[in-house]
Amino acid sequence: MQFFEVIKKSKKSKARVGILKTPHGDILTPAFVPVATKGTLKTIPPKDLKDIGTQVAFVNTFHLVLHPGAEVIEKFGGIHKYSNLAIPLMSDSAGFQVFSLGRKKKVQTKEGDEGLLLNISEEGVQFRSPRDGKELMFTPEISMQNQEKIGADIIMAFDECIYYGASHEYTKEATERTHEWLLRCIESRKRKGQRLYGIVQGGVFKDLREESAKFVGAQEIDGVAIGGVSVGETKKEMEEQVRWVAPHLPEELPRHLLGIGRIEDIQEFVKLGIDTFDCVEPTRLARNGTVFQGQGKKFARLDLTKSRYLKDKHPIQQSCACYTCQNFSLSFLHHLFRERELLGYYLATYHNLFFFEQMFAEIHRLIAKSLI
RNA sequence: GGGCGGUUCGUAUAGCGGCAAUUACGUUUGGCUGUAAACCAAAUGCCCUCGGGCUUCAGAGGUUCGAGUCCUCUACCGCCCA
Repeated sequence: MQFFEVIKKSKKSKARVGILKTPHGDILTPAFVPVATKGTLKTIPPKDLKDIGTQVAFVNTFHLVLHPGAEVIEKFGGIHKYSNLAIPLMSDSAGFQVFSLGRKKKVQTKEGDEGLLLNISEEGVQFRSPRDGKELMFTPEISMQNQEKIGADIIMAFDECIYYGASHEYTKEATERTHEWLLRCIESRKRKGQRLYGIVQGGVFKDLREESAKFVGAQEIDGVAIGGVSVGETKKEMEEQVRWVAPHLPEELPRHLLGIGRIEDIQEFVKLGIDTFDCVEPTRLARNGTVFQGQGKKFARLDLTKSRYLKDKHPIQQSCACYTCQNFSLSFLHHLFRERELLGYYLATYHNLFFFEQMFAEIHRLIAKSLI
C-alpha cells in the first residue's frame, strides 16, 4: 500500500493536497496534528474528535515512557487501544525534551543543582527524569523500541534539537550526529507497519540545512520532518530555515514541520509544500483563555479572561458551526474562565481545534483552485 | 456593668520599636509555536526626571532620635461572666 499520494498541486506555489494512508485511517493533507502528549488531547474526550474534524494526533514518547511506561501501553495492545484514540497517531522521539527540559530545568542532587541533561554523546543522551530525578538513557535504538511498543502509525527518528545560538561548528557536529542516529533508527527497527520519518536539523545555517535535507531525504524513510525550528530564533530566521530545506526534499515524501504553529506560519509554510504540522498552539492557548476568531488571513485572538466580555451575548464567532459557538456566549465563557470552571477549558479547546480544522479545509480548497 | 480579644493597602491576613509594610485571593497588563503550561511573569497608596518625593495601618493624644508596633482615652466589632 502506498503511504502517501499527492492528489492536487497548486500552480501558484509548492502547495499540495495529499493523502496519508495509515492502518487507522486516511489523512487528507495539509493537516493539523494536535498534540496529545500523554495520550490525551487535553480536555477533549476521543468521541468528540469526529465532530471536531481532528484527523490525526501527536503523542510523546518521552512522557509516555515516564508514565505509564511503554511496556504498559504495549500490554494493552498499543496506544490506540490504551487511550481509545481511533485516529491515526504520530509519536515524537523524545529528542525535543532533551532540548526543552535539558536546558532550562534543574533538579537537586547531592552535588547541588544540575540540569536534567547530563550528557550528549555519539551513543545517545543521558538524562534525568523530571519526575523523580532518576537517570535515563535515550539512544536511537531505545527510542525506536519504545515507539514500537507505543505503536503509533507514524514514528519519528531520534534527533538532537539544536539550541538557538549554537555555533556553526556545534550545529554541524550535532546535525551529523542526528544523521548517524537516523541510520541507527532505520537499522534497529523491528516492527512492520509503522512509518518512520527522518528529521532534518542544521540550525540557522543554510549550508547545514541544505546538507541535512539532502541527507535525510536520501534515506530509506517514509517521510521527512523538519526540526529545530521555533527554538528561540526570529520569525524571519524560522522562515528561512524552512525555505532552505523544502526544495531539497523528495517530492514524493510527505513533509512534517515539527512544532509549528501559528496560523500565519501555517498559511505560509503550506505554500512551501509542508503537509503536516503539529503544535500545542490551539490547545494550550485555549486552556490559557485565548480563542481564535476570523477567517483566512484575517483572524484575531480573543482573551476570554478580559472583563470586557462580562456582558457579551455573542458567541466567539457567529459563523462558526462548532458546539461552543452554537451554544455559549462570550459572557458565559468569560465567567467559566474567571471561575476556573472545567467546562471552560473544554469549550475553548473544542472551538480552537474546530477553528484549525476549518482553516485547513479552506487551505485544501485554495490549493485545489491554485489560489495559494 | 465586668473581663478578655480585635480594628492594617478591594477582601482575607502577616507584622510584636527602623516599614510604603507580608502572604493569598482579586484586579490589570504581558507572554504562550515537536506541552513538567487548566500555566508563567509583572504591576497593584499617590506623585515621579525611576534617583527619589509625599501621605498611610479605626480616631485623638502621649512616650521615643524613630510608633502599624509601647501607653491613655474614644468609637465600633466579637467572645465570655453578670
